[in-house]
Amino acid sequence: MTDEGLRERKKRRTRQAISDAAMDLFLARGFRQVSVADIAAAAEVSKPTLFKYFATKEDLLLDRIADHREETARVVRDRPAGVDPLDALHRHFRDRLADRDPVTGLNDAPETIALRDILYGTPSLAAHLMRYAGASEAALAEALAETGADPLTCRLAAAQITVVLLALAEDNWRRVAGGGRADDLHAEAAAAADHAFALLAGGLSVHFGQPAASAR
Amino acid sequence: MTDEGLRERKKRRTRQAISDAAMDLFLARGFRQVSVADIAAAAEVSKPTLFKYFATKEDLLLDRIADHREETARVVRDRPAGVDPLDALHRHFRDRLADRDPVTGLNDAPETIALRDILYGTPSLAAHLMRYAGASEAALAEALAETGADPLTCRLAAAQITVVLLALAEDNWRRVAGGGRADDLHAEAAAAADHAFALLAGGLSVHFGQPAASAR
DNA sequence: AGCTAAGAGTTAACCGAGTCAAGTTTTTGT
DNA sequence: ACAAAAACTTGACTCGGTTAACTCTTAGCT
Repeated sequence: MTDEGLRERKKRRTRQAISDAAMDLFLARGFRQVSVADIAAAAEVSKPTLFKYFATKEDLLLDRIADHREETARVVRDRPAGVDPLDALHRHFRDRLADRDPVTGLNDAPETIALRDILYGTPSLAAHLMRYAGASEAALAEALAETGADPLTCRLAAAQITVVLLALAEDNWRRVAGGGRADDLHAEAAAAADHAFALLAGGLSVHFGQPAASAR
Repeated sequence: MTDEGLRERKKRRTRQAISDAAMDLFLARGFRQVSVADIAAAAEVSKPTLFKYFATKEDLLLDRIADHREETARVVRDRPAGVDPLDALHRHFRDRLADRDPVTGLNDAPETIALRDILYGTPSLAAHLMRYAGASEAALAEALAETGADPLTCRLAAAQITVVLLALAEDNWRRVAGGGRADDLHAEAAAAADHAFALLAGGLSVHFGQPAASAR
C-alpha cells in the first residue's frame, strides 16, 4: 500500500520533526522568544532546509491549523440533497461545537489555550491567519457558485460567512480565555452560533434598518 | 491660530518628508525593491529616526490610507435622525463612488492605480491592511452598539459590513485594473453596491437558504 | 539674555528572518 | 556498480527593526 519511497518518507519525517520542534518551543517560550535558528537546531536541520519546508516562521505554527482551509467549501459541496448551504454550514458548526473542535474556539485543553493565546497575541500570526482565511473564503465562494447563484452574490456571501465564523471562534476563545470551562460554555456558544446564522440568513435590517429599505 | 511650536512644526515636516520620499520610491520601483535605508537616505534622515515615525515599512505606505479607519463609525454616528445605520452607510458609499474616492476602488488616476497594484500585489501590505480593517471594524461595532442593539449582533454586523465594503472595493479595483475607465464603470459599481447592501439588509436566505430555515 | 531639561537626531553596532551559491551526501533507476 | 537527481549543509549575505551612547536644538524659567 505504501508506494512511498524512502526519500518521501524521510522528507515527511523531516518536515514533522521541524514542525514538532517548533510547536514545542513555541508552547514553552512563546513566538517572539524563539528564533528559527533555535528551531532548526532543535530539529537537527540547517536553517535553509527549514525554510524549504516552511516559507515563513509564522507558517511553522499555522501549518497545524491550515488543514481547515477547504473545510467550509467541502461542507457546502458535500451537503445532503435538499439541504441548503447555509443550513449545512450551520449544522456543521454546531457539530464542531459539540465536538469541542479547536477551530470553534470552544476547547479548554491547556495546550489548545496556550496555542490560541500565542495566535491572537501575536499580530504577525493573526495577519497570516487572515491569509489562510482568504483562501478559505475563495474556496467557499467557488463552492457556492456551483449552486448557480451569481458570482458577486457568492463572493459577498462567502466573505460574510467566513468573517462570521471567525468572529464566533474569537468570541468563544475569549470566553474560554476568561477562565470558563468549555462544557459550561457550550450552550451559550451554540446560542451565539444560532443567532449568528439567523443574522446571516435573515439580514441586518431587523436590527439596523427597515426590511424593505433602499437608500435614496 | 497656529499654537504649534517650532518643534512640532519640524516634526510634522520630517514626517511628511519621510512619507513623501517613501511614496515616490515605492511608486517608482515597487515595494520590495525599495529598502527602508533608501527611504531614510532620500528623506535625509537616519534609520532609527524613520522608525520613530513609522513602526514598520508597511506603515510607510499605509499611512496615507489609514485615515479611513474611523470613517464607517463616523458615518453611523453622524447619520441624520430617522435614517438607520445601514442606509446611512449605503448612501455614504454611493456618494464615495460618485466622488471616485480611492477607497471605493473606483478611481483610475494613474497614481492611484499604481498604488493599488502595489497594495494588492504585496502580501505583507495586504496583511497590514487587514489590521487597519480590524480597527475600523471595532470602531463600527462600537458605533452600532450606541443604537442599543446587543453587543454580539453589533460585532457580527460590523464584521459583515466591513468585509463587504472591502470586497466591493477590491471588485472595483479589479475592474479598473482590467483597463476600464472609472466613468464607464460607475453604473456597474453602483449596482453592485446596491446589491451588496440589499444582501446585507435582507440576508443570504433568499439565495442560499429558506427564509424561515433553522438548523436542526 | 542665559541656563537647564527635554527630546529629536545621529552613529555604530547588533539581532533575527529570509536568501543564495557552492559543494557534499544520499537515494534512485539503470 | 554507477550516474543523475534531489536533499542537505556551510557560510556568507541582505534587509527590517532595535538599542545604547552621544550631540544638538528647542522650550521654559529666572
